[in-house]
Amino acid sequence: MTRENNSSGIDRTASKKTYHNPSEAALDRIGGKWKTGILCMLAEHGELRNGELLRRLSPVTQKMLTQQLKELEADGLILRTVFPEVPPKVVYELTDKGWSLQSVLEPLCEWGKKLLHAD
Amino acid sequence: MTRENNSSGIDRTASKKTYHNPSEAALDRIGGKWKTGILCMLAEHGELRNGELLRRLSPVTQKMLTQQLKELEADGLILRTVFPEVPPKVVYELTDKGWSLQSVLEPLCEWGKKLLHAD
DNA sequence: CAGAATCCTACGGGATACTG
DNA sequence: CAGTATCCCGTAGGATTCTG
Repeated sequence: MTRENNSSGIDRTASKKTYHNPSEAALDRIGGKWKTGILCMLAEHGELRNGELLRRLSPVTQKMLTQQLKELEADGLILRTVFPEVPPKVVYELTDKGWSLQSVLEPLCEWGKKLLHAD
Repeated sequence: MTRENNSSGIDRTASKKTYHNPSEAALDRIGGKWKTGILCMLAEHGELRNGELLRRLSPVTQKMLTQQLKELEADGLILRTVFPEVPPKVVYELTDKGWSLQSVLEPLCEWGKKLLHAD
């Protein structure tokens, strides 16, 4: 089993974006189309494999899932663990930093529910 | 003075997007590049005019500001009030629905601050 | 003062096929 | 099983100019 700090190949610390508001920086991390879904699933079910996420987040595509997972990993929000087996096995789980996002995701979801309910 | 329910010309209620997560619906409302900034400014200072927002949110352009304001108004988050004077005067302020977003924006900003502080 | 009208481009996101 | 590798497209976002 191999646990790396960052196997995504993306260096988020090097990107020097200029944020005009703290919330922009936050949205930059969770703004991807499937990111909140991924984070919610991992918060709800703990460790999940690629295939499980693929099913639970249907109709997400493999490409998009992989891409969003990489970014979340690069931002230190999730941990990717590879089991050197055949066939391959990879699990994803929230890091402490990822868990700290619950304080943001919960209000966000609650507010979103009201929206969908209002129609 | 003219107060209209929706003078933006955008009908958000007609757009039938399919959200796979409540938070997606929420992000759809506040995800615009300058929206959180606008909402924060209005929450902090109350009524603000176009020019004031333009300055406080610099380097936002007039086009982007207008566009984001229209969408926020179409979503019922802000109220646009026109004073029929010469020269023209327009003020923007939060609606009740807009104020309800504070429960989302606050955690979002707090989390964002930690990010910017961590570097 | 507060915008409307154009034009343009980068990139987020998707469909499809291939691989260790 | 868990991904790459390509190709492709719509649109969010920006620069610039004009208007009541």
